[in-house]
Amino acid sequence: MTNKEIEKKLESKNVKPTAMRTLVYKTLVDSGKALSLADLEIQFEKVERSTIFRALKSFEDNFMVHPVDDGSGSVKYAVCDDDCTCNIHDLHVHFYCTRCGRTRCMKELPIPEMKLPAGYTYRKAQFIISGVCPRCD
Amino acid sequence: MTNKEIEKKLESKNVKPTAMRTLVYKTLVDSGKALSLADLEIQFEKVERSTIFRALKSFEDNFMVHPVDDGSGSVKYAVCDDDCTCNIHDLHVHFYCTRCGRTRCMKELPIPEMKLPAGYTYRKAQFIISGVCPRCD
DNA sequence: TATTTAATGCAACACTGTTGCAAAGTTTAA
DNA sequence: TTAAACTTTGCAACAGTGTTGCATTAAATA
Repeated sequence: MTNKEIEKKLESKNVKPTAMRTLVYKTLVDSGKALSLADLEIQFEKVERSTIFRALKSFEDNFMVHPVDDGSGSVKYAVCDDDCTCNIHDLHVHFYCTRCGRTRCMKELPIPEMKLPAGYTYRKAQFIISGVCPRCD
Repeated sequence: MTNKEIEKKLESKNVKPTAMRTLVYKTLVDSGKALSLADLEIQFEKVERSTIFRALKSFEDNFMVHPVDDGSGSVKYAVCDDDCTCNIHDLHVHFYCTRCGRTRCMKELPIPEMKLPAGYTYRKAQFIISGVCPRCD
């Protein structure tokens, strides 16, 4: 994805495309997997944790990324599809590889809707499957 | 559950029933919900974090409790059923109430088995549904 | 260009999870 | 029953994560 495309994407989501935001978002897209704040920090050594943190938050607030808590100890962020509104119907299973620590969106596996007992309201869901991924097996 | 029963339970799982362990396990059982290390610390002000931590670990290692990462920032522990081996077939959905922060085992909702793409190995899974529980609605 | 607004970097902080080590307690074996 | 061996507990410290207030810099607007 080119920088121009990234910038357009950010603008279309009402996020001003600053240099840092463009860079962070591009990194997420190009990596093809979910990245944590720490992962990103390592890639941009000169950039402040808080700056990356706030970039991620602005993406999250504007439905550009979704947080994935895969149990690794730090939340990872995965880019949303274009039409994602991060609600129940957009949710998919995430796979966490316990060998390499990579987290992948399993877009082909939507989270099944569950019939909750009376009185419970469904707002969001996380479905993480852990195991070993093909490249580690 | 009486102390005697707790002690027997611990022994049957090869965990020596010290005073602390009995207390911690009893608290988990009596609460009827999943508790975090911090939750337990509050209840036993005089007891060291690390002691409770290690008690929980020994329960976990011996399949007496299962950890639930509900996204609240701290892992909670829920007591297992007698016959639980904490493998895929014992897993159930957990419900996290975003109002009161309570986490409940939904034993009536087993985690559906998902057909993973070729090459992926299924080891364990977490399925957390967040929303509002009946007492908060 | 001057002024207002937004983004960044810095520093600090609370909290969670975790460990090494010493003290206290318990078990075992002589 | 006493000493030796082992286990559990408390204490202190630490790293990592997430988060915020504030000053500085950069960008947008009038």
